[in-house]
Order: sequence, then C-alpha cells, then structure tokens
Amino acid sequence: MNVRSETATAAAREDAPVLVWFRNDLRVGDHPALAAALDSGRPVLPLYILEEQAPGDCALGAASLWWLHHSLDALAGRLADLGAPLHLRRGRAEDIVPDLAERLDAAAVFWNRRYEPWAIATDRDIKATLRDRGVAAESYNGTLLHEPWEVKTKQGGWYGVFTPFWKAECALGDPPAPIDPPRGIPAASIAGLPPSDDLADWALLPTRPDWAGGLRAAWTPGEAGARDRLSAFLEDGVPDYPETRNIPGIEGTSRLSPHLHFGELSPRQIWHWALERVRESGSGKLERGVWAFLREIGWRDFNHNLLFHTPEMTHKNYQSKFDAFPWREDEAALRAWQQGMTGYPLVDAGMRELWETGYMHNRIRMLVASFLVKDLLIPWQRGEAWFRDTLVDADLANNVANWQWTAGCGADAAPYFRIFNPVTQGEKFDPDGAYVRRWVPELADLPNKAIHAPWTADAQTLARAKVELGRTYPHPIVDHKRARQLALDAYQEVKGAA
DNA sequence: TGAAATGTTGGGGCG
DNA sequence: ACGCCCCAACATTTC
Repeated sequence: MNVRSETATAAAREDAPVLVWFRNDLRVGDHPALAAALDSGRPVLPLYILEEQAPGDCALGAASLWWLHHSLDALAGRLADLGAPLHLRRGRAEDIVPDLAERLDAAAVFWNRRYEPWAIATDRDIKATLRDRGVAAESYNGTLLHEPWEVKTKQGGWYGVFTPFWKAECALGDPPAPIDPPRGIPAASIAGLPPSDDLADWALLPTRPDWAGGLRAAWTPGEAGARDRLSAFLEDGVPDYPETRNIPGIEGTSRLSPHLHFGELSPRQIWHWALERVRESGSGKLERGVWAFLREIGWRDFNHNLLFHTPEMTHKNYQSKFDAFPWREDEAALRAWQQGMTGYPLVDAGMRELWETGYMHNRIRMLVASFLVKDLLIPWQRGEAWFRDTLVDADLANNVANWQWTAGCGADAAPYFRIFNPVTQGEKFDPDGAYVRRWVPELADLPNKAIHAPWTADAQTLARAKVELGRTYPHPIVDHKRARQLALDAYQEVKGAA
C-alpha cells in the first residue's frame, strides 16, 4: 500500500499526487484504489474517462449511458463534498492517463480492475507505459468477491461448473471486510491540466425524444441509492427471497444489478452486511434467504471467472459443437421479439418492461431468451446485443454467460432441450396475470384463464375484454408446440458433435 | 433455474 | 365379492 516503499522510481516530491482512475467502481466506500491513494498520504486527483473504443468493442448502450450520467453526477457530488472534485475526460485512456500523470508529475496511478477482454488489454498497456516512465501503477480488486485466478481447482485449473466453483470460493473464507468511506480527500492541484469536461457536454442523456421517464421512475443511480436499495432488501425482502424471487409480478428480487455493474456497491459490502444482518437477527429463515441471495452474487463471480479464462466467449459458443447449429436469420421475428409483439403475453410483458425501465425480472429474462433462441431459432448473439443495448445493468460477463447458459452452448449450461413454455410459465409464476396486465395493458381486462393464452379464449371473452387478435394484440408469431419440435430436431444436428 | 411423454398406482363405478 | 375399466394423480423417462 505504501507507494514510496514499493516504487523506487516514484516522484521524489513529497507532494506529488496520486491519480485515482474510476471506472465501474463509482463509489467512495470500499474503494481499494482510493483507499490506497489516501494511505500514501499524497494529494489525490479522482479521474473518470469516457472511453472511445474501437468499433465492435462492446460500446455502452443508451440505457447504460443514462445510468452512467446519473451515477457520475452522484459520484462527482460526493467527491466534491470530500474535497477532491472529479476530473472528467473523454477519449482514449491509453493517451489520457499517461498524459495526465506526466502533467501532474504524479507519483502513482491507482485503479480497481475490470475484466472485459478489451479493458484488460488497455489497462495492461497503460500500466506498462506508466512504469516505463517511472510512475507507479497499481490495480486492486474492487469488483469481485475473489479474483478469477484465486478460485482454483485442486489441480490448479479453473472451474467450468458453478457448484464446485462456489464451494471452492466459499472455502476461501470471507473476502476482506469493506473499507469505510473516507472522511476527506486531499485534493491535488490541477494547475497544469486542461480543464475537466462538463458532464452535460457528454450528452449521455436522451433528448428528442426523452424516453427516460420509465427509467427515472424505477431507479436512483448512485452510491446512496444503491445502499438504500440494499438496506431495504436486507430488511424486508431477503427472508422470502427464495420464493418471491420467482414471481415477476411482485418486487421479490434485490434489483441491485445496475448498482453492482457500475460499482456503486461492492460485492464485499453485500457479503459482509448481509451476514451481519443474519447475526443480528438470529433467524434461520433470514439466513436461508441471505445464502440464496449470496449464491447469486457467486454466479456473478463465476461468470467473470469464465470470461477471464475464455475471453472469446463474448462472441463464440463456449461449447464449439454448437457452431454447427442451424440458426435462422429472421429480421421480422427479431423485431417482433424486441418490440414485445410476439403474441405471447409473458414474453411481450418482459420485452416491454425492458424497453421502458431498462430492466427485466430474472425469470422472464430466462423465458424471453429461451423464446428467441429456441422458439425463433435466432442466434443468442442477437439477443445478447439487444440486452446489452437496453439493460441498465448490461454487464459483459453476466450477459454473455447467461445467454450462453440459456442457449445451451455455455459452461454448465441448461441442457438445450430445456425449452420454456410461455403459457405454463405464466400459469406457474404469474397466476393472477399481474405482470402481464402491468406491461401489456391491452390485455388487462382478460380473465386469468385467458391472460397467458388469449388465442384460446372464446369470442365473447375477447370481445368483453376489448381484445381483437391481429388488431389490438398480435396472433402468436409461432406455434410453441411446433416451434419446440423444430428446435429439438435442429438440436439433433449438433448433439453428437465433439 | 422445464416440459411433454410415458409409466404406475389406486380409488371408484359398474356389471 | 370380484374383476374389469376408467382416469386422476403422481412418478419416471425422455427430449
């Protein structure tokens, strides 16, 4: 942690500053890079770079940009209160970070690690450049419970199956306790720097039209909003989580995913605060809920572990036998899926929730993914790209791993023949149709019996609910029973392949 | 963290 | 009383 003892070449000046480069860790609590900078006793310049990436490099979607704006706004306010305003720059990090370090005559640059393949390459280059120039460069774990290289098999390899991964990760013991937020940050002088960008000039928010109303209603980006959400969930949601997490019509999940993606909250904070809650309550039911929840945080680590060890899985099937699968190109069907106009109410409800709020309930994510890949036979990459563009919690590792999981081609994946039935899922998990009625209002007056399969209702029932199939709501774009059989037939073509 | 097809069991109606 | 059939309910297998 002590810069001067670690780096003989660090700037001689006692007051040479440390640059803390914020990325997907937009918080001040439990921020190892910031804490290390404070430990050095040097002044600090907090930096965020809106990075320009090469085409195809997984650019942020519009919903994520909306979130980023508000999260940066919140972080900037917090840092200003602590005494060290956030410096904003736009461009190539490979240029900006070494340039700023030089202009500041910085002793060091600290950051928390990220795991997207392009980001690992960028960070490695920057670290090498800085060290060549005699500037200390250190990276920390602010994003995962444990690093992908820390959870190893007995043979020293890495896990491709979740359950042994999770057992091994738990056997490592508690991750380090979260670091308290600082009480103040000594600011570096920015006399020699070009001025910080103005967040508003980045134009991350939608204007004509302003489609973000649903997002504003659903979310409070930023560290404070994240903590409130976690507190509320640990207080009220967690005991019933194992049951209610499956019911999309009620708020049974934590809804922490976007906060976690942007690092407004660390998984280590979640781990320790959740277990603290277990200890103070002494309730076995609550403990059961907490572990069901922490297991999901474990899936997040597992997905990052997979991506770290197989970076090509962002675009290629993890199981290469699926390379021979006879996918279809069907732009009309893809569009119907994206717009929530497939004629299957539960699928359409999910796609419309996504479009309006930048979020979708997890069970419905599995359903709509199964529908795209298996009922429509459209490649999972098309669905992954849509989710990445529309989700506020879009996270490369989780998105890619979960799409491959559903498609059956992933690591420890659902078997391909596990095909969700949109009607049965509705009857099981949305029995009163609350979720469908909320997001597909044109079906709201249908009775429960018909809400998940309007095409089975008689003419009188449809008329009374003011539903006219093909006009107010589409006919199903495929017949599920037939589509299921076609998917199973297609699967036979790759089943035996190595 | 599936669904459908197929198999098994047991109660009740009935001759 | 008995055997037979039907079928719902549940279990197992298959995709």
